[in-house]
Amino acid sequence: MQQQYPFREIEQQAQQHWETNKTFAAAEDSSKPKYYCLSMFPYPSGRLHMGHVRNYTIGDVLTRYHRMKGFNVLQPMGWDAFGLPAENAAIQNNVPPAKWTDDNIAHMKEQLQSLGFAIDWSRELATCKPDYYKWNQWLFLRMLEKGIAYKKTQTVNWDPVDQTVLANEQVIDGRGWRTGAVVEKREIPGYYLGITQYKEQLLADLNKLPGWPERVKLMQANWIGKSTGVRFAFTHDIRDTAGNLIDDGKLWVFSTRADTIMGVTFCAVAAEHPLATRAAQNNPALAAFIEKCKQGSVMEADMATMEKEGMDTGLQVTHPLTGEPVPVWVGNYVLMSYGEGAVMAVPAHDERDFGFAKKYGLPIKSVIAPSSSVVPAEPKITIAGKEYTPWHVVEGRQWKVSEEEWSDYNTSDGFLADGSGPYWDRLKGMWSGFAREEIGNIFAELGLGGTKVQWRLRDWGISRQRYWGCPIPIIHCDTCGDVPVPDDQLPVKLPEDCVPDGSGNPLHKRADFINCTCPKCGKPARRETDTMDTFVDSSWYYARYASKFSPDAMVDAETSQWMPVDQYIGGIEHAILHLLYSRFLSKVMRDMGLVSYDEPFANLLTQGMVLNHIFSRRTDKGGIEYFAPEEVGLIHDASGKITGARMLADGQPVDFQGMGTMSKSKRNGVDPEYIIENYGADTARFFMMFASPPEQTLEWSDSGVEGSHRFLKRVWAFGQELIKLRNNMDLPLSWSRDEADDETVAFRRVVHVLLKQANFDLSKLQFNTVASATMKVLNALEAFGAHPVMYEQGQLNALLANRQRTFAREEAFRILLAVLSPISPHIAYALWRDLGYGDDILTAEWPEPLEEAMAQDEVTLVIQVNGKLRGNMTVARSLDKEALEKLAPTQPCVQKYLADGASVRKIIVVPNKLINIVVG
RNA sequence: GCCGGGAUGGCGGAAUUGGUAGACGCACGGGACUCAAAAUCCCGCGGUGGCAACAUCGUGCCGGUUCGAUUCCGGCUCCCGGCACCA
Repeated sequence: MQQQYPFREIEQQAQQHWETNKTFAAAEDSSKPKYYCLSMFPYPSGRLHMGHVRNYTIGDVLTRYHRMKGFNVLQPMGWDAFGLPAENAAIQNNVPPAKWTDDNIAHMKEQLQSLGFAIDWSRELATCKPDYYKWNQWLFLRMLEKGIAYKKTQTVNWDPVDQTVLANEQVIDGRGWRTGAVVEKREIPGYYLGITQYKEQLLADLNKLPGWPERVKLMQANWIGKSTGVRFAFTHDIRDTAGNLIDDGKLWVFSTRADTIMGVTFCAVAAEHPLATRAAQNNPALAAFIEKCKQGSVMEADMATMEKEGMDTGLQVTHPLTGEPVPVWVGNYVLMSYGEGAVMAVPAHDERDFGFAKKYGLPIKSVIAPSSSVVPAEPKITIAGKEYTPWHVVEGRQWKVSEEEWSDYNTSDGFLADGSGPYWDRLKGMWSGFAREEIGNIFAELGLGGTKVQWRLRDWGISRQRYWGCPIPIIHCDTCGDVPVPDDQLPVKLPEDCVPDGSGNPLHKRADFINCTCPKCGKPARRETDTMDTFVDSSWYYARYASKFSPDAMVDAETSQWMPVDQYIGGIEHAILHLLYSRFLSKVMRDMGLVSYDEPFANLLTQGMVLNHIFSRRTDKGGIEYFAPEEVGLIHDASGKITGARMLADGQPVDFQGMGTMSKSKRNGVDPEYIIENYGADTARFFMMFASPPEQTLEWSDSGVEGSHRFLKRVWAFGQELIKLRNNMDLPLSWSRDEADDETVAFRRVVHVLLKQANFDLSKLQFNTVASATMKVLNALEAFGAHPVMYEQGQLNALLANRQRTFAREEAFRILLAVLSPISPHIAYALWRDLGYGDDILTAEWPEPLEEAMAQDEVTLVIQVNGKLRGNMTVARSLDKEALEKLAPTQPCVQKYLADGASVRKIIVVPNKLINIVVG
């Protein structure tokens, strides 16, 4: 009868043992090196999803692995508990966000515990609790004192029907999600954090993060966006109605492509620009257009992809280098809040300007010649004291270029080929890069601007017109203005019994919250009702875990013992915002003397998304109806290829839409609880690690889960078999090569080589091949164990060989359990205990491969002829390169190719790998 | 639109970073066991040609570097993540 795999009992027992022994409580043991392993804390949405399971399994594998490697490990868990979904749930179910959030936390904590994660729950925190968010408020006040936090206007999405601010997520195709009204941009006051004050450090310190993925560092660097360009002014004589020059007669612009300045054919200004306002005063059509520009969301993606529109103001400015008049247009793609609120437009050398010019029939003037078309010439020229080889433009239309090479439009650097004005002599024929520098010099000389470093990064607006967040600790007094809440009145507690109804912030209706007295003058005053962006909460929680949750300090001395985080794990979707804000607040806290590290996360792993099949059908009304994968049966052809799908209930076909991220709306989510119930946590964890490398997307597969389960069943059965054998045989105490037969030596080599590879893969965080290594060990064990050497009475050698076989099998199984234990800890715990290897596998030492077991005196080399595989040969490992070069051409598989009088031209030897013979 | 990433059999993926393409698993096909089914076990499994040995093509597409390219370089296509108020 087949041995059952009682995963429910196994998992319960193991979890019981860990709880009773407080196995996961982080110790203050300073004799071991520390390892702080942190996974991004979850938003308590109600139920765990597979993304969580993946994230926390990765963290747990690293936690358990490092414990066994002898580290003092901290793995905490908490809740990113403020945010919009709680308010949406409140609107839907009429439950206060606080209650909804608390219930969700309770349930999700149970789910996490059922997965057997080695979490130190004594450090659990939730950002919606006053003892946590008090320190958000405290830090905000300190930043206010230092001028890092300040107030200014911000642009928000405004729903004109609901009279409320909308999150970007609540804007769908430019309309409010509940009202369907066209969204408008509106300016309202709000608090900002001056992240731009730290831009240089945030950029430079990326170099201090060798343990971060390159792609994340690149994205952050591009987000901060340091670029050099020229800021300069077009001059004009445009006056307001009172007769004063607007902006002192200067239209300022910034460009990273100042080398194209000779090709400017118009300027575009934002709808709110003073010149646009002036022009609209006696131009109703323009006024209407400016009004229209205010429609739409503030999202950058929307701004960048929307139809570019513009209108001529009728005004003209003067080109500062050529003296020619340049028309001024209003463009809906120019933003008042970015740069100068105005841009120079060069249709010939900028894609966006080109499209705009084509649309409105504006002139296109090519001034940059492609690099391939121009020949270099003497003499050298000097720019800013440095000598350069210039590239002179010759022949033809002033430059040597064929008609094919020349086009109306090219955006690459080249040579200045056309221009005019008093400065043209200094620029003519110059390479774009030098020209940008020289044009900066010219503007500096003219007093009209000059070279300027520009950053893309903007300050961080943290005011949210929402209820379920951390209150901003400010009091508005009619006499004293905006007054910070004194420290001894912190925390400003959020009332927890509000139920939002979708129409604005419910705090506005809470007189008990709003009404207060001014800390300065004592007169009646009003409390600020805006709350903080939830990114503030999540930008420092890692430091709070690492402290002892002192009621008197944001972080305490223990923080420095654990920080920085050794390994941070979370979704790639956080690559920019969350990680950048965390880095920023770390530096702010450092400068306040609260912490001593420059960077909070030493190593970062960004895990990929979890995907599943999407099935749908068009409804009669033209909509799309989604079906859960369990409601659908797949249709295969003879080769196993999926050719279609039909719904199990009615047998009718459904559309198979391929793979997509698990989501409620697509109905393709898989409930971790269901998997744990039916297959066990170990199976869920094993599949998660096995199916895909951590950084890549993971495709869910029911049969893949069953395959993982099947493997664990085999492990369990093998363990039971081993236990049974134990009862009839004394264990050999040590390995003796003299006693072992060749098969055993070969088997042992396979196991140790697999272990070596698994250890290497663990160091690379490539857990899928570690999981597969455990499978390979079991395969080898099963193949090896099936045919033991026959023991015949009186044959001592056979008896000894059998003892070595048993030793090798036990050794291999111990290695298997140890390597499996971080991934599927419960089954490893149970078998380790039952086989008498120790009390808890977590306290065992991590296995290392033995060189002596892997040693081999022969090696099989691949033979290639002209780079193509033609055969192989097994030779003594000691053979040197010269011997191999002599031996290889004599092999039959090579001789074949030398038959037609061809000769050996070259031999390439890759030690212990291959020999390539070049024949010609 | 901009920034970043990805693409390898029917499918998920592997290939120790320029050296045997397809490890391991899934699916599928064949067989054993069974009255039968499930479970389990064994065998096969990139395409084409061939009884076979073997030959040949093959890592999204086009081109390049190299004795040798999934890996490096140039140019594309499609998919995914982010774009500052989802978290």
